[in-house]
Amino acid sequence: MRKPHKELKAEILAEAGRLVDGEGARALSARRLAAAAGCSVGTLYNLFEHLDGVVRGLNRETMLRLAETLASADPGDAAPRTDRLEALGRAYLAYGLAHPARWELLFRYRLETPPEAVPGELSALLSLLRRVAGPEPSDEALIALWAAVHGIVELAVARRLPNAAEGAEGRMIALVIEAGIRGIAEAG
Amino acid sequence: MRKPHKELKAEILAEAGRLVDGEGARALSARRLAAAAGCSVGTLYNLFEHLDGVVRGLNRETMLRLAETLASADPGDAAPRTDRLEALGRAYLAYGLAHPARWELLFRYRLETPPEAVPGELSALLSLLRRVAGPEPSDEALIALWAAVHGIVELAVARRLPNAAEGAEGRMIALVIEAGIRGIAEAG
DNA sequence: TTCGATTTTGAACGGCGTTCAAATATTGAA
DNA sequence: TTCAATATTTGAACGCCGTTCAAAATCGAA
Repeated sequence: MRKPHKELKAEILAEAGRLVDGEGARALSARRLAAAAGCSVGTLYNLFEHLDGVVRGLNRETMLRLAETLASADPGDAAPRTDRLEALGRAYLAYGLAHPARWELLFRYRLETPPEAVPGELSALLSLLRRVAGPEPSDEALIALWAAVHGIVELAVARRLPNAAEGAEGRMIALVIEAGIRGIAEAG
Repeated sequence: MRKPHKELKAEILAEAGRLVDGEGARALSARRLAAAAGCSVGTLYNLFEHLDGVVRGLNRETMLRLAETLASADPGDAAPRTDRLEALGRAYLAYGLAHPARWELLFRYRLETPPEAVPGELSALLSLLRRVAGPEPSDEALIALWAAVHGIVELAVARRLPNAAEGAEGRMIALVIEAGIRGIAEAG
C-alpha cells in the first residue's frame, strides 16, 4: 500500500520493457520482473491478473510507438501515394529489425490470443494506412496490403527469409506495394 | 537397448505429431512426449539432443506434407499461371487453417532460430513455386510473392486479421497474387 | 559365463506461471 | 489516540518445464 497503483503499474511496464529490450522476450518472467520492479510476484499478480496482462500492456505501448514511427516516416501529402506507402512499409521493416524482441512479443511470442480478439492496437496503424492510401481502396484491400508487407517483415525479423541479398527486403516491399496499389486501382 | 534408434526416433516423432495435433503446440513437452512414446526423458535426450530437435523433425515432416498438399492443388500446366499460383495460395491458407498447431510450431512457437539458419525445408515449397511461376521472375520476386501470401495466411491462422468478412482471406490472396504477378511481369 | 560397452533410467537442478494463507500497512470511527 | 476493519504485500508452495547425470540395466563378444 505504498504507491498509487497507476504509478506502480507504469513502473512495472517500464521495467518489463527494459527487460525485453535488454535481454530478449524470453527474459520476461514474473520473478525477474518482480525483482526488477522491486516488488513481489504476488503484487504483480494483484495488478495484472496474469503475466499476459503485462505483455498486453507492453504491446499496446509498442504498437503506439510503431504507429508514431510510421507516421513520422510519411513524406506527407505532397508526395505520390505509392512513395508514401513505400516509406511506411520501409519504416515498418526498419522498426521490426531495430526492435526484434518487441516485435517478437507483438507477433510471435507468448500470445495466448483468445481466439476471438484482434489486438485493438492495430487500429492506430490501420487508420494511418487509410489516411495515406485515400478513401478508394476497400478495407479488405487495405488490410491485404498491410498483411502482405507484414509477411515480408515478419519473415525478415525472424530471419526466415531465404536468399536475402543486400537490401532485398526493401525491394520486396517496394515490389509488393507498387504492384498492390496498381492492382487495387485497377480492380477495386 | 531395445529398438533400433531409427525406429524409436520415428515412433517418437509420430507420437509428438499426435500430441501436437490433438492438444496443441503447447502440449509438446519432454515428459509428456516420453510418456506417450513409452520411454524416459533421458532416452529422449539421447536421441534428440534437445527438444528442439524433435520440433525440427516434426517441422520437416510438416513442411513436406505442406509441399505435397500444394503440389496436388496445382491445376496443372494447362491452366493460366495466375490461376495456378492462386490455387497454391489458397491451398497454403487452407493448410494453415486446417492445422493451426502444426503451423504454429512451424512459424511461431518455440523456434530457437539459430539466427543464421533458414529452415532448409522451405526449399521444397520454393522450388514448387518456381516450377509454377516459370523462369522469368527473379528469386527475389518469387520470395516476395511467397512472403506476401505468407503474411496473409500467418495473420489469418493467428486470428489477427481484423475485419475478416466471409472468405476475405481468399480474396486477399487472390488480390496479392494477381497484382504481384502483373507487377513482376511489368517490372522484372 | 564373464566383462566391457552401450543404453536406459529416474532423481535432481533451477526456473517457470500461478495461488493463497498469513503478515503487514492503512484507514476511519470512537 | 486507540483500535477494529479493510486493503495490500509477501513469500512459500504447487505442479509444470527443459536439461543433466550417476547409477542401474542390458547387450555383444570372448
